[in-house]
Amino acid sequence: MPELPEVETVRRQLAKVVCGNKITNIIVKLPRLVGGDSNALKKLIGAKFTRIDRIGKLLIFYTSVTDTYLLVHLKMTGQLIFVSGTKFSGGGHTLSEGDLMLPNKHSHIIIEMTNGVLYFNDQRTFGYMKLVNGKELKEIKLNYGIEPLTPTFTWKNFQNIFMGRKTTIKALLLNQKLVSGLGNIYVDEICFLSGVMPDRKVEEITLIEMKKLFKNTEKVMKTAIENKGTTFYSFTNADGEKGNHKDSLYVFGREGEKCFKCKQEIKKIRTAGRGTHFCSKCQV
DNA sequence: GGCGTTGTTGGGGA
DNA sequence: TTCCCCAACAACGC
Repeated sequence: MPELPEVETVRRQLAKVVCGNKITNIIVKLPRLVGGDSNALKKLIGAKFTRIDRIGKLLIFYTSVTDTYLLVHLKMTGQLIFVSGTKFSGGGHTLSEGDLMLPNKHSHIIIEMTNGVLYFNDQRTFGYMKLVNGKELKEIKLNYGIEPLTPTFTWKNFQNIFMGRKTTIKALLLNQKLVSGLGNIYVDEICFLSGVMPDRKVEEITLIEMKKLFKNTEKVMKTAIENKGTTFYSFTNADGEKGNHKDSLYVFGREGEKCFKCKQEIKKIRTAGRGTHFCSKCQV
């Protein structure tokens, strides 16, 4: 489940290897992932990526084609893996890390470049690649809320998103229109570190708890990026490697195990339609 | 073979 | 109008 730290990890790695190099061919094996038209990305052939941006969990590739941006969303099981050097010959690649073979049955889009090959793999095919113009990009950006680790993520802005809400803290933090980039794993972690039960109503959260949630959101994002993300199911970074943050998780995926802080058993419930992990002693 | 899994969308209800 | 909840999507593992 790529969330902000995972997508940021991919962004940083890809920016170093794809920017400035020419795209020589694009193979779309599953047209549904590019909006149904297998020729949808064709105008990028012969062009270059110039810069990679990110908003929340969405990657934005700037291109050398006028007013053209490539959006990539990994959704739940998407991977972007770049193999440098060897020219794609149809025979594919084997990465030493984890015996990863490329392409494989989940490689739905293959972008060949002068210096390597970019594979878009997606086991569950929820992800997409899509070209948009500047106007469309602007409209899309309007749908995203304040983003951790950017200047928009201020204590004042954070307090404002709580105003008049009737929902739970978990649903609020998952709402991309309010806070961009958080997903199921990190929301559970942020609530644990803040001592707040995820199913608490927003209007009952105290100012002190709110401040903890604010600080821990930044802390969790920063630490997870330093660890190059969490691999729970299928996430790999642009080198095909797993993230290192799984061992740093306090509650997510630890139901039945002991809380690292108090030894109480970690429980799992359903909140905001999502599997939700917590410690009933550390969180109120 | 049915269920659980999650990010996002949009339909319906309040 | 705006907010909130939840089904639906898709495919895989258990």
